[in-house]
Amino acid sequence: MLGQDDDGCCPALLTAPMDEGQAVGLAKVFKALGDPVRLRLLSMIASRAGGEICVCDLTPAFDLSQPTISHHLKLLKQAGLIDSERRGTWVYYRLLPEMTDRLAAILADRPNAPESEARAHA
Amino acid sequence: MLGQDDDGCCPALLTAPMDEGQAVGLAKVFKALGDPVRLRLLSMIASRAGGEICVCDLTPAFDLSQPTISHHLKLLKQAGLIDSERRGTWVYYRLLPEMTDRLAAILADRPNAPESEARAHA
DNA sequence: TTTCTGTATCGATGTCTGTCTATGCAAGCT
DNA sequence: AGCTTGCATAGACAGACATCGATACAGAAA
Repeated sequence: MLGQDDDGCCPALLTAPMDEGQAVGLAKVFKALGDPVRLRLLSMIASRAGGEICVCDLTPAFDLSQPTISHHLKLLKQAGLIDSERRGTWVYYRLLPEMTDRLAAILADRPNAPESEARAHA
Repeated sequence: MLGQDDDGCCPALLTAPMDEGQAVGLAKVFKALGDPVRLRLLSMIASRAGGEICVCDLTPAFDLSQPTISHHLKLLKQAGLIDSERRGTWVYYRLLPEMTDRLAAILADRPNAPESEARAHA
């Protein structure tokens, strides 16, 4: 979905000029992250112990209507950042770490970057 | 600008619920990345040998007007992703790797992530 | 100074997006 | 069956955004 380069992994963002198609795919994911509400939703989902959280726990955390929250969750899901599963009455959302890992790799892979030690925490 | 946590480095996105202020700041940066044209501009700037590129080399690479390219460059600059310098007639843009490194660290730092080996390339 | 070229800003316009209310659907309960 | 609750979808609307042409500004050259 993001557009693959030769090694079948990730489109190069910072090390080589990106073509239109790759840019469109990658922009979709970043656009999904470009809203404070969706960022907080993703944060609540990812940080939840157990790896998943019920929509019923997400909705009351915001000063927004339930359909609005549902809409944002849909966009995050379409971006490949989260997935959902219905269990009985409730729907649970969980992080898809493959996507965030991929974005991290794309952003860390730049010319002259320290080899495998580009993480700012270190 | 992104909102700092206790260690003075990065807001936690995936390991702890993010507060409103942090989310607003971080969303601004991701929103800047959420457009195919800006992504390609950033890619051309970052991948350029020498670390910088003239606007005069960027503009003709797109099927867009010069003011539109200028506008996108402004947004990338306001997001802290690039910086510019005028030298004579021409203006040169360069990547600010601190910001992309920061985003990479934020996205790589998730619960149960393999220690310092979260890069998808490996 | 005048002119020319490269870049940024301004104002207008069409499209996209975040939000709402109203409604539909799914699942459990009585 | 009917009711109730949790979540998603549909349609509407205001504000934001990408794009354009026109114009202003900066620097070099004549």
